[in-house]
Amino acid sequence: MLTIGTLAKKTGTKVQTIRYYEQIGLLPEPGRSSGGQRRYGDAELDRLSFVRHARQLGFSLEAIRELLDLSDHPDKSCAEADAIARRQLKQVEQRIARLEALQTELKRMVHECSGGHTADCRVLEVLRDHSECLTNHEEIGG
Amino acid sequence: MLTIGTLAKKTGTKVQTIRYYEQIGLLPEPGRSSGGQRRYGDAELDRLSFVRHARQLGFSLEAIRELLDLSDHPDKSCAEADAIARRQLKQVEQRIARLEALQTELKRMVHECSGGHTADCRVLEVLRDHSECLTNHEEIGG
DNA sequence: ATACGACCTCCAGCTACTGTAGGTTCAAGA
DNA sequence: TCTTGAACCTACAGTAGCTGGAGGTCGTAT
Repeated sequence: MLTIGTLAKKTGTKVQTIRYYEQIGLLPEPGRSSGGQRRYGDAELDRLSFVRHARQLGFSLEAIRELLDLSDHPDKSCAEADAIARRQLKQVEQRIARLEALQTELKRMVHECSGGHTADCRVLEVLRDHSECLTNHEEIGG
Repeated sequence: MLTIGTLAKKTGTKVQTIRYYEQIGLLPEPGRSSGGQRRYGDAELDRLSFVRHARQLGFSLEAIRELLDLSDHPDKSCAEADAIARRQLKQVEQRIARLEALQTELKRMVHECSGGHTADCRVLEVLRDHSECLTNHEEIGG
């Protein structure tokens, strides 16, 4: 039986995060000690490891919820899990493309900056005038 | 004099977002009509365009605050603006690197999935067992 | 005069946690 | 057995950067 702190260490998760996952129903309510402290077994360790690993791969908690559900039903078709992973891959590819456009623009800004006063700083100039940009970077975020 | 709705359209910003920027002090409090509605001039249009453009390039609101301040003081050294842009570039490059690692892993997962039952789904299997991964993807997010 | 869209303020909610306050439990050492 | 101190508990607030809704007012065209 593991305490929450031990589980946290084993999975590289913060204690609060584990309680948060329980709260939103991603992890089941564990057993308790006589004094009311959470006690975990191996099943919970595996489940939390799964969650953490999926998070590291960028899956949203909602996606992870679906993946866990699939994982709990070995007879279901694999297609759904596959679709979720493909969706995630697509998102990652889109983000890479977007970030690469930003990278290009930022590099250009930085390289053109000659180091004088802000009055004629290229960085600020480009920010002031979008038409100086080569790429379309409409969507926000990144 | 522009209404907030017109300003929103011209800059591709939502009305609420403009009010939010005002609230956090990124945009100055504008003049008002006799009835209390916000009225904007060209200075505000320029400032909001600057903010939006910087957001599109992924700068945080805090970074934008600094950039605006620099932009407001033409005699200051350009070096600071340059440093902020370089910092941003570095962040973007790190994110790209991280996403590319995720991309590799996700591709592998998806390509190995043969389409049977979840019991032997490669996607789920890899998520269950981190040791199957080629890359280190410790940090969360993406 | 009235209708209707655009505006106003205030507040709640989103993702995925993280941190804090104030109190309790557990396990080891004296 | 008692004490100490770390680890635990609940509950709630805060983070970034918005977004949406409720309930009410303003502006302008007809």
